[in-house]
Amino acid sequence: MTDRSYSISELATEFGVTTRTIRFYEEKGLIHPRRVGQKRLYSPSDRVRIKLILRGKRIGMTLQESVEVIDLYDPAHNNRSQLHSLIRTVQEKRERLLRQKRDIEDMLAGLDEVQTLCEQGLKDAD
Amino acid sequence: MTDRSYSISELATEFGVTTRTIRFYEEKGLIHPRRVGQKRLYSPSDRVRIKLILRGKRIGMTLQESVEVIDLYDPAHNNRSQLHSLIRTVQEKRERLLRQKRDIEDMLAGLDEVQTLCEQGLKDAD
DNA sequence: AATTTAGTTTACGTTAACGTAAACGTAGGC
DNA sequence: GCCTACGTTTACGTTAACGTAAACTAAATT
Repeated sequence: MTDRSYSISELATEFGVTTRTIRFYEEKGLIHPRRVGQKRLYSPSDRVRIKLILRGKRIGMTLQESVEVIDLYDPAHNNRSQLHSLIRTVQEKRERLLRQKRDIEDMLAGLDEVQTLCEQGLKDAD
Repeated sequence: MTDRSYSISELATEFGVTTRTIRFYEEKGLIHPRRVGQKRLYSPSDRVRIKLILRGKRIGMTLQESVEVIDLYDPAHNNRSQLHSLIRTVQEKRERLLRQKRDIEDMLAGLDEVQTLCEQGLKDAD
């Protein structure tokens, strides 16, 4: 079963998006499924790509930013001349992610506080 | 100096946004600075509110979601009848944040991998 | 007095990321 | 032979979050 393929609606329901969304991603050049006749057929790697795009979205990346990160894995960049610029790019992405992580942790701490106050409030009312 | 106030451009440059952005937030009812004559004057708490809105934005929240979180701190909600629903809300926010945190950590791990490969590539070329 | 500097309102424009609808093709089941 | 499910293209619509420009005011500076 290594290398099955997926229909558009199969992926749509799996990821909780509409088929329109997936076609839109193709329209924007983010994915390139093959065709069988008229129909789109998605490979496992197409599927992962969509999954990663949606992961990016969840933390507020634009679609372009998402593929930018995904394509860092692309071996095409691995020519010596651009290795340094690639490293710099990685560093920039990392910094943004670290800041987001701090933001999230700060918010979580805030929520903890609120919850504690809530529970205290409930106890007081007993 | 406890309780100074801020002009719009002061806050704009501090937070790296335009004055338009700050006025827009007011237009949307997210902040309510006082007026001195025609001019807006921002209190320290107005300032914090903007800061928190922008923090929310950085992790992909909409403006509405940001204020929703911010207003969880508002003591107005602290009437016993709604404490349980408040706790549930807090729990939902927390779950989303935790997922985002996982997403970020996964991406960071990916970047680490890329970087290692890069450095390996540079070493090989020596 | 004239200009510069910061502020204001009003209003139309823009981009991303899809939603929604129309109009059509095709393969399988009754 | 027709319906149903799933797919397709084309195209206009929508929402959020501002950008941008015009036209004006008010204080401060030269």
